[in-house]
Amino acid sequence: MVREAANPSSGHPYHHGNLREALIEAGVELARIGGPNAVLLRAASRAAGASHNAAYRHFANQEDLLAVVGQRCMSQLGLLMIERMSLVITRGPVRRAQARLEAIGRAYIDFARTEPGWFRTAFSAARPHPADESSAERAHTHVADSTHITNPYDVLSAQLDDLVEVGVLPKRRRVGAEYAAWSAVHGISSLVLDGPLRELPEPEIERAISTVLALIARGLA
Amino acid sequence: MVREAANPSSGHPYHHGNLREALIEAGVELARIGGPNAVLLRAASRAAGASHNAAYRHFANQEDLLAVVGQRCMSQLGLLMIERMSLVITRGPVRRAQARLEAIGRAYIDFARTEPGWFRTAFSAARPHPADESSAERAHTHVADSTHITNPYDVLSAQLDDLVEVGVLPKRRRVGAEYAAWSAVHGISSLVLDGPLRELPEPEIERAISTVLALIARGLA
DNA sequence: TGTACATCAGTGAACGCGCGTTCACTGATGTAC
DNA sequence: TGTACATCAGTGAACGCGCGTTCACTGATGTAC
Repeated sequence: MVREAANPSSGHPYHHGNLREALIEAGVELARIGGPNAVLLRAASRAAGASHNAAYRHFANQEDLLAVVGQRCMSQLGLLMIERMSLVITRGPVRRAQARLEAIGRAYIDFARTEPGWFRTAFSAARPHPADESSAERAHTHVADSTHITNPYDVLSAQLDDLVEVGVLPKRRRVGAEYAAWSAVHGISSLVLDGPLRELPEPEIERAISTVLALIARGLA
Repeated sequence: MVREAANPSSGHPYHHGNLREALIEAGVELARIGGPNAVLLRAASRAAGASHNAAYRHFANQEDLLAVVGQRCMSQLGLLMIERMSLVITRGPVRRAQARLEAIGRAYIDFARTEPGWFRTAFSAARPHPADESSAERAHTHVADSTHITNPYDVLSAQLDDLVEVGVLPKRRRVGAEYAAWSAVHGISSLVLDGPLRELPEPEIERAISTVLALIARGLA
């Protein structure tokens, strides 16, 4: 899919090669710094080195770009959750499953705090899943599939299944457990970021986080 | 403080009388419909029937107005919590205290769902408490104190104290209990509004809400 | 009680900005023959 | 292997919009005398 420049002598070729992906990546960077309000067609085009209306070849409008960028941000969150979870090597299946759930929760909160722009953008898109077509498109080329979307929900869900399997979470409580766990973790993240907890000194914030994670653990067991 | 028009014959007098309050109220209405991004100086001035830069007599800039409007939105939330709580007349101090906590939680979630613009605005202000001075100012006039700010945190806090008093919530768990309860309720609200739960059918959303409230009750007891 | 004057809440015009979006156009690509 | 042509990804200029903010100004108010 990546086309080579036909005229490599000039600064850049007339055809970008993969402008859609470049626009998305520029949008992700804009989101990182300025949140959803910063994901603008003109700004993204500028950053991608294209004229501002070339973007209309790839996105219907600004909202469309934002939706895809938001999806990528969500995926970033999912990736961090997976990474942190897989770092947990606690011995014993029960304790490991518990530790992994906590690691997932902490990853979520850390993501919100270290990447507030991404976090806000992930939860800002008016419409959620316009299904990034280029993902399927790329699947049968040999390009690394950088557009695969990792869904945080799936990561949490799998871990809760694990908790049932090792006998920590009673089967009858499995239904809806995602909502409860996710809500608590999402809530503390938002409140620390944009709510009244923002002003608290760091140790107190840390204590609030621990309290919430303990509530989840106790509530599920 | 409310000045009478010196020239009541013309449509409106040169001096508005209470433009600051009118601008805030216009801002609150804009927030209700369009969220924080809709709270604009020009739009608020227009709605208040004043020229767009009269606003600069009362607010340093747009962010300043938004901060005050956000505070009012937060207060609306607090008021609904109080109202719903006081409607609970369950018999028996223990069961009543529990029912009231749940009523507060449901009020919070209902507020987010029925007034999403206000909810988002309440949690959007970059700076939180620029202390609406007019509140103190009005205290010694005989005007109804419409500018008093009801803090949701205080409402929740008082109810948790009540739970300790009746013996439901162990004293050692009282510290930080606000964070846990608030996070869970705020989280489910946000997720239903802007997150992946938005797409769920109503009965499933209702079940998710119940699950979260049950988690809180179980986690605190 | 009357008057000069400081104060300040308003006005209207203007500037500059950056955006989304549309238009007519052009350069490069790939394919049918 | 060469060539005409359809396709389509890009370009640059332009339009219209609404915003925040500043400027010089004016009308009303209240107070010192």
